[in-house]
Amino acid sequence: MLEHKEVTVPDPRLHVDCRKVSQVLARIGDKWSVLIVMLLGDGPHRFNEIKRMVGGISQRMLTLTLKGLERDGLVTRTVFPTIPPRVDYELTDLGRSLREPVLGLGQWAQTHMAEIEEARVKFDRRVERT
Amino acid sequence: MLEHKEVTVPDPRLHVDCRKVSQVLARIGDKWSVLIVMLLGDGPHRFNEIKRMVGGISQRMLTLTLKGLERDGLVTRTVFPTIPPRVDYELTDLGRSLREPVLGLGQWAQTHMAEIEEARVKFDRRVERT
DNA sequence: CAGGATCCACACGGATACTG
DNA sequence: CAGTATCCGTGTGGATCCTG
Repeated sequence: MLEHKEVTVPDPRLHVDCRKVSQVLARIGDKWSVLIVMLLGDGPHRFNEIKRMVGGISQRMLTLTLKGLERDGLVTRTVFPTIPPRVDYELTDLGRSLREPVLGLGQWAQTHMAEIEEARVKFDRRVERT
Repeated sequence: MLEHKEVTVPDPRLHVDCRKVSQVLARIGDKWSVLIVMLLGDGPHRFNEIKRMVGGISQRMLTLTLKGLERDGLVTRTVFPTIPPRVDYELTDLGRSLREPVLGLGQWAQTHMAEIEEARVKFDRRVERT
């Protein structure tokens, strides 16, 4: 994983925080996890429901992502032994608690994404002139 | 227990937020970006300084990551035309503004990562019995 | 309906060698 | 010192077909 050499040790607390952030990003930083967690915020949903809500996700990735979230204790999976089968996915308390910091990121994105796009265009133009 | 709240069409604003979150994660959700942003929080640093601070990053990835951060307007790159060359990387205001929501994630990680690990172990044991 | 199984493309990222 | 260039393994994720 991330081994940190203790050369020029900055603020130790900051150091710890960095590693924690990296860890959590390694779990939820993939393409779909956070999106699904946010979409499940309003209550339980079925497999194909989520698939439609997300839009653009393959059922393979939805399966894998949901399994990962369940494994990490962020989501519960409830099977109704009916025909046809029905499976509900719902946030756990842990999963719900994640929504807040993620919304913080969302706020930031909402506010600053335009600046990023602008910086990008400028940068690309500058490089292009070379 | 599972009384089904009517299948609510998700709040459009929330939907927007989800997209925004996905967008921002697509930019900073990689392996190194956030780590570097956090480490640059205490002021400008040179290339190899950052390399040492991060620990375990190849110079290739450091170059690419810094270039990406610069492109997105999160970091400035200042070249001193000396011999040997010296290049300083520093957070922009935009980059600094990102630290807060990221720290929120860090707080969450600090608090809940143990639960995740625990859920993981339990899940793996349960699957193993199959 | 809710997946499992397969195949495959490509982006991500590590290792190494070289340069102004 | 601060990169570039190149090679290459791996993981991530899409597409497709199959099943209880």
